Amino acid sequence: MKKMLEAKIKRALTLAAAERGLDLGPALDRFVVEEPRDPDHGHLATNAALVLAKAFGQKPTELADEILARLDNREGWIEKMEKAGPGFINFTLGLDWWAKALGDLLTAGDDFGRGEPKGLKVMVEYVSANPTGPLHVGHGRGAAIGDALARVLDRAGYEVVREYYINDAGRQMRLLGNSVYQRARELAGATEPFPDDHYRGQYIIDLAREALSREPGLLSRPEDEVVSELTDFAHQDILGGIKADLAAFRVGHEVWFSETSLYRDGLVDQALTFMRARGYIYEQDGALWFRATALGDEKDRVLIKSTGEKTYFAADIAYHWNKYQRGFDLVIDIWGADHHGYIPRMKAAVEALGRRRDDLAVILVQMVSLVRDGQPVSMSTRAGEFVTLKEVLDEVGADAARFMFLTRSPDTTLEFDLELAKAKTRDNPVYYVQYVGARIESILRGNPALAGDRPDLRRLVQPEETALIKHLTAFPELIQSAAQRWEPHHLTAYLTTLARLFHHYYGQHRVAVDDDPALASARLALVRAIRLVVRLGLDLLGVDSPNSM
RNA sequence: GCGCCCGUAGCUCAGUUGGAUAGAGCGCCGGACUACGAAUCCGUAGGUCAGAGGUUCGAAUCCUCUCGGGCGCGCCA
Repeated sequence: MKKMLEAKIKRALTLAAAERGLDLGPALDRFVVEEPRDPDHGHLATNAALVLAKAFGQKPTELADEILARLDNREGWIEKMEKAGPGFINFTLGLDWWAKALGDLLTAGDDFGRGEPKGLKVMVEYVSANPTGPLHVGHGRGAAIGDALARVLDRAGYEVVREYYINDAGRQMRLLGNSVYQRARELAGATEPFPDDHYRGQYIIDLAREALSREPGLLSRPEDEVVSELTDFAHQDILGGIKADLAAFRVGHEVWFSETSLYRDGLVDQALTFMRARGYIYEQDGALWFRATALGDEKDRVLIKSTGEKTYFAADIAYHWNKYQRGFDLVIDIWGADHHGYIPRMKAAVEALGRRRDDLAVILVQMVSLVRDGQPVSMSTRAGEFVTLKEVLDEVGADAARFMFLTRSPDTTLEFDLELAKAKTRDNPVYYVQYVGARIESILRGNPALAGDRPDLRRLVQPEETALIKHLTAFPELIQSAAQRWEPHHLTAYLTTLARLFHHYYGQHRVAVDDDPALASARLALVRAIRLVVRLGLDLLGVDSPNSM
């Protein structure tokens, strides 16, 4: 909606500039169209006069008249234009405009808000938790953000692949197997202390118990052999649990990428060879180093230890090398905030691989703290214990959890209130938004005869109706903006506002007015549009939009 | 010590590609169902945008410094 206005204003600006022999150039992109605070003064405003003033070195107020004179209004879409404030022009849009906007929305239907294909391939890699333990709430937040971002990007017109990187190689896997082995020995009566650096969670003991029950004589076989088997057993069991948790959370990955496969397929060596050819590799102290300082990192990084073992970082470089080889124009990684120190070296690596550093975007997700009725919930009662994602899902459900995780910017720590997430009141934004859908469905069920008409949308003259249409028609812009900024959380704010506008409208006006079928018909069309956008919006968040609650 | 994130109403937070008088919800108080779902709505009150400088026509937004909170700084993964 703003685009059309912008185009018209840019024409007027260009005209004014041309008569002065000026090229506005980039200045043309400076002006913004926005919503005035006070709706009485118009529906949209622009600072076009300010832009002109800057270009011409004149006072904004003197130029507002000039712009107004150059705007053509032959189609009658503007009801009123007036100068306001320091160089602003307010536009009040007429009924024709709103009726057409709403009509277009209803015509588009399920395709409303779908962006033109951009011809760009984007990978979103998220969760990627080590298969050494169950997912916890922090992973849940990353999962919700990554999944919603992927949905938004897809809707905005990007080609999206969602991927999970399984860290199934190296020391931690051996530690996992050893942890289970040690617990099995304890269960069999051994008394030596459990090593500090091993995984201590209850799930390790459960795994040990299960392994012993399957094969009581397990510990009589050679240790190496048993640890290796237990590693595999634990890994598969835990990974299966992670997949089950994500499925319950309605989070899906098209690709599960194994770190081990990088070694098996020789990708680590390939990537290192490539970097060596570009001069970013050297040897020192018996180790192989990446000259990361040449590309902005604070220190050089080891790729192959003096023991001959490759580092996690080396594998990660190979993984990203592989991502780009698969043709992705942009790779978005979603990490926990405690990994922020890893960004400079990863960006450096991307450059060393011959890509621009902006071809990798990293979204850091800050911590989640759980509270219940405002009181903190202990996250680590004992070493190795934490609140798992599954526990949260079992208590509050996937809808509430997803929505709550997406109410805040990833940049800020999130306080997740379990009681609030379960509350069936206005306090809980999930129910508040879902209730809109249920209420409208109820109205539609009660008035099937009027719902199918082709109504005269110009009958929607109430300010509450205009406000709703305005908000509804901003949906496509919101999707584009959320996709470009990689910030899906704006959807929750948008939907909450939409819900507030609807509930307010509902309190002020009867939709199915008894004595005016034409008006009732128009209003039913409006609430159908609201229903549609609520469903589309919640779908982008991965949240259900039930017809009754 | 160095780096990243955060600091906005009593509480939880929107708002950062610089734009008009900084917005919601909760909480407090008072109202509204013999009309479409009261899981809702309506009405008041609440602010030196942590602080101080700077950039400019204009700053919550950009820059510098200070204070406070969180998280990092391995030949770990």
